[in-house]
Amino acid sequence: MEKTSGLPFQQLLKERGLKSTRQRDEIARVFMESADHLSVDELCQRVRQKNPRIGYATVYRTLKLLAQSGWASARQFGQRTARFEHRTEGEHHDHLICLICGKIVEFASGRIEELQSRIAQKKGFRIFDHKLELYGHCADCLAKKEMTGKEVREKATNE
Amino acid sequence: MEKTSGLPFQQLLKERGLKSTRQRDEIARVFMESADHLSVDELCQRVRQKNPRIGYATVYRTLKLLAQSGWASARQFGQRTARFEHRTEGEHHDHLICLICGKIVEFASGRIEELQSRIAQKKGFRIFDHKLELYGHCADCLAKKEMTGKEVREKATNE
DNA sequence: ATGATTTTGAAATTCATTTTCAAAATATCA
DNA sequence: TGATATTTTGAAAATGAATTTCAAAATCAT
Repeated sequence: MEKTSGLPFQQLLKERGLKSTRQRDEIARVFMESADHLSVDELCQRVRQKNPRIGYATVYRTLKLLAQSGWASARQFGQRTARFEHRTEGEHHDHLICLICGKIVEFASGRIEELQSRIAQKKGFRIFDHKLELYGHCADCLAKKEMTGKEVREKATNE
Repeated sequence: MEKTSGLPFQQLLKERGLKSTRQRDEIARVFMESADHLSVDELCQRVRQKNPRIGYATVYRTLKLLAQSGWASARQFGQRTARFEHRTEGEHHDHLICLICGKIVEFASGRIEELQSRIAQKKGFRIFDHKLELYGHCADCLAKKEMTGKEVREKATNE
């Protein structure tokens, strides 16, 4: 599963006068090949499978670079630790987050975005970005609740 | 400007077996009488105008209580520090945030919420809460940019 | 290769928030 | 009311995510 939007990471570095390094390339590659919504921890672990000596700081730094250059964007999802997702130019998606199992499902709605820009216009704002997050219980967890007949402990994600 | 939704704070404390104290009551009162979207710092400063010996920890603790009992809710707005807003039962509003001056404007859209629940249903989720944040530049800042003719430094809020 | 410049990793730092703990305040009950 | 058990407070310490520091290592242009 490969995403090819915009120019390659190495080229981007050159344009900014930054150096292409083993760790930068590796981190960027692993990030782009991973599923969406990784935490820094998760990304760091994956990267260390190839090169165990890569430090947290470098992962943070590279993620910041990726974010600045439009390849990644950081999200909070109600937790303290950030998660990073892939960004494809022009395209925007929002999220459904399950408060029980932590599952994150993406969706996109042109109609909602339309209403958003109408509201922004009415209030005199020019919008550059938005976040829409719906928090609740996913189908699987609802089914499990049904089976046990009792409430499952919420926010299992947060411990 | 007084908001009276739900039961009074003191009664709520009693129900939970918590004690009613000078500082708790004072913090809750000042919070409810303040404008929306205060940071903990701001609330603490206000509270200390009356009682300078109140500690940060107590403000945090009371704010958490208020949040748990439905009087307040915490928001992030893309910054590291949380802001707290009043919550009125059943009613939900969302936010426009100016990336230049930090202004926060509230809005509500039944039509967006309708579309949200339709999406949630399609994905099998049961939604309990949502966040919709529109980030951009407000009318005032757009006007200023126009006047100077050049881009104002962005994210002045974040330093 | 040389040398200027950038990047790295480990450890230290920051900063918001939470926790700890002894002293103070509050509620309960005799 | 007073004694006592319990909770709360505030200051300082702890936590935890993210950032910065800095000397050593890597990169790149020549």
